[in-house]
Amino acid sequence: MVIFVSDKQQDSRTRLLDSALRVVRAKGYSATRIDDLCSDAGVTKGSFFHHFRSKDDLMLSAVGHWDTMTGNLFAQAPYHHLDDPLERLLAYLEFRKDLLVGDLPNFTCFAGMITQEAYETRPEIVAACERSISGHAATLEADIREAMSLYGIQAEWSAEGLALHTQAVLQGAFILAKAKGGAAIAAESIDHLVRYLKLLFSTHNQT
Amino acid sequence: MVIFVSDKQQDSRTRLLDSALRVVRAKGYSATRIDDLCSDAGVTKGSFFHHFRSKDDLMLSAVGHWDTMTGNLFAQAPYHHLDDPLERLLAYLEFRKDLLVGDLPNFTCFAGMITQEAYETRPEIVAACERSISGHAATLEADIREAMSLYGIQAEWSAEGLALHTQAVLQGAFILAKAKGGAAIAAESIDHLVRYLKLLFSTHNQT
DNA sequence: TCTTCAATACCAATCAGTCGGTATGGTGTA
DNA sequence: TACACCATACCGACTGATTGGTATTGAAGA
Repeated sequence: MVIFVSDKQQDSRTRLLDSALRVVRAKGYSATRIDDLCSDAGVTKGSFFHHFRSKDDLMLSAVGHWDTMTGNLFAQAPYHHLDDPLERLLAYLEFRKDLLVGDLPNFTCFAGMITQEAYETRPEIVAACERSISGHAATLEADIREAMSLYGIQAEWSAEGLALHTQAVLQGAFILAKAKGGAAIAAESIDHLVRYLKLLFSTHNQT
Repeated sequence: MVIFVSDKQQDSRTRLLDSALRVVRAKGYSATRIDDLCSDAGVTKGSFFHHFRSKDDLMLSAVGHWDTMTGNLFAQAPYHHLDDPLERLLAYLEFRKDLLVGDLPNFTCFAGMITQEAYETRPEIVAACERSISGHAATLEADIREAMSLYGIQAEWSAEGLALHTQAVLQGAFILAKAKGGAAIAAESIDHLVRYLKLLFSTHNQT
């Protein structure tokens, strides 16, 4: 929230999109009411339907909003400066761990949550979530590929697959965190992922 | 579904619980209507409210139902016969891969889905899901502990933490599968997890 | 005056839950 | 055997609240 939400007093449209990220991550897609979004955004229903045709229309835009917000966040993150591509990847995961602060809905993934709920009923929205998740994974893929050639890894797994695996671990970590009611278990899962990557790229273990 | 659903012509109560597992995994918790469950179970609303006080009451029972169904499934699974505890663990994951068949809602985790959606609003139900997930993880913990001592692993990670990590990977794999619209990516994530465990327990890599 | 944005009252559909009543089968008793 | 009595299971029309969406009006800037 504190991270992903734009400045106060944005225009109504942006405030509604910000509210969608907040409220949906707390209550889920179906349970989120249009009135919830309006009151969270401090906006009336008339304004809502001026800017969006329907709830689903807003949600589709909200996925795009999520994508640009997170895109900016990771683009500005510190881990890109490192020289070694493996170090960049590991620093990315440290950065993900640093984001595990505040209440749980603060750091869980909007796209992942919606994918779960909307899978059967809103294919368009799920497709947008897929593009967001895969697009983010793609930003790791380059580093992974570079690390593979730098460390001379000839593997039966692909850079793309490993990048997606990191996202799977993160998504799963969020669920476990919700189940356990705390971020600690999520951090532990990320630690396991870091350990895996280190083992994978240690020169003794080329598979 | 084909796996987790009891025989036809059970009593109405059991049919409603089976329907809950099916319908919720397809449509999500909030989007599941009582009428959906009734028509899926071939039962009337009157019958529903004869057996359950409310929707939430049924859902709480459904988590217990899920727990016993999956408990039986894994108790009867073939991987327990192996002598080596690490082999048992790896065979468990192969078994999980074998379960990735049919439509996506067939093999996703009821408890994990509900945890996502109900986290803020139904603490009791989430607590039941947590017990189910952690209880399942606990069945792996013994094997992990045994493998640690057999392979002489002195680690900074715990058997419990690693067991929970396997569940996190599975949960995340399900989300990615829904995003990508197929089970393949989930299998790939499980492969990465298997590779991690092998590296972790290979005697060259004691951390 | 025309367009953009927003406020409020309102509508129709949906949905969780209620309620009065029925069907069936078991048990005790004469 | 026959009858009264009761409990469990079930039925489905109905209700009141919720909710997505609409219609109407107003206000401010260009």
